[in-house]
Amino acid sequence: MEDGRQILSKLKGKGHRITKARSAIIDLLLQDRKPLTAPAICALLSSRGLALNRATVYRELIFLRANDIVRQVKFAGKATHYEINSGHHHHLVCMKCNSVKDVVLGKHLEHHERQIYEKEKFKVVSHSLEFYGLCRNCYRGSAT
Amino acid sequence: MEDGRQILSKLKGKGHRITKARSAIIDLLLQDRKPLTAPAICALLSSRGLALNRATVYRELIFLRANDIVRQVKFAGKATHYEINSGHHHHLVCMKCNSVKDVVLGKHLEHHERQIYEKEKFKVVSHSLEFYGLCRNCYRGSAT
DNA sequence: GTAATTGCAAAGGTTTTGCAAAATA
DNA sequence: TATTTTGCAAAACCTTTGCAATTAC
Repeated sequence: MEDGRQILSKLKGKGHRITKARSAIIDLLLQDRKPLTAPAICALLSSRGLALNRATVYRELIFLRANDIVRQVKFAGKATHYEINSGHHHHLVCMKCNSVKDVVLGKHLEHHERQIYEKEKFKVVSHSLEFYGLCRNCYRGSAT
Repeated sequence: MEDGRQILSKLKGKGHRITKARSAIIDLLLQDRKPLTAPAICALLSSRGLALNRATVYRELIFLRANDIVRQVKFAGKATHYEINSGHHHHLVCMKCNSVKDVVLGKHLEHHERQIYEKEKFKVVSHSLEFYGLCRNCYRGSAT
């Protein structure tokens, strides 16, 4: 699930409509490839000439989440972030400049998830892992 | 940093005052040992006869965070949770009953953190890891 | 034409802020 | 007494909801 057209045809296949708002939000999330908040999505689209109502954006995000196109990420800030739901990964969040970079780790956590079930009888469905620290630029800046 | 008195004397040592609100919030977080939201803290304290203003609770949580007594946890819900900042651990969040249980994993993540610095030059300071799934009770309930 | 989607306005919930009053040391 | 802390009220945000108008199919 990488290309915008693929996503749209998947939705169409399920009987959903292709609207301007829908494809614009998907395109934006595919383009930037970084988690965005709903207010940020409104602002970005607006600056590109497509002024969507907040309610529309929120409803669309709920819709895309229900269809497994998008997933939520909770960072330190107050608003919830959303990103395209492709390839399992984690995040490197810079505490200084707030940039977010994806990182892919091995399968080590699956081992923990088995362990958790054996020890606690808690059945893990998913997990979220965020690393907070200083990105390449900010770390170099503060060290020098 | 386990006992309420220890925390209070640490604060006192740094020149901070011991107030009713401050010690009540610390006691509550130490007692329940599970992450609470600010509104929940207000409600719980209020039901125990200590009605604090919301603003006071929020300001106190900022203060306790600045002093490393408390840390934020972001879960799926809308409000931010807070917990006593003791012993590094992670969370098992039940998607059905919303219960939260602490879990302590090994040092495996430190290995990843080193790797992240070597590969990305991103200097990790902390991380947050939450597992979502079904707790012992809810899993048994749905399986039967 | 029918049903899904949108905009608007209003409301709900969380969190922050200014300022005067109260409490701590 | 000198600061810090608190309460109150108001506001700032983020997010959701109802309803009528619009749009996609």
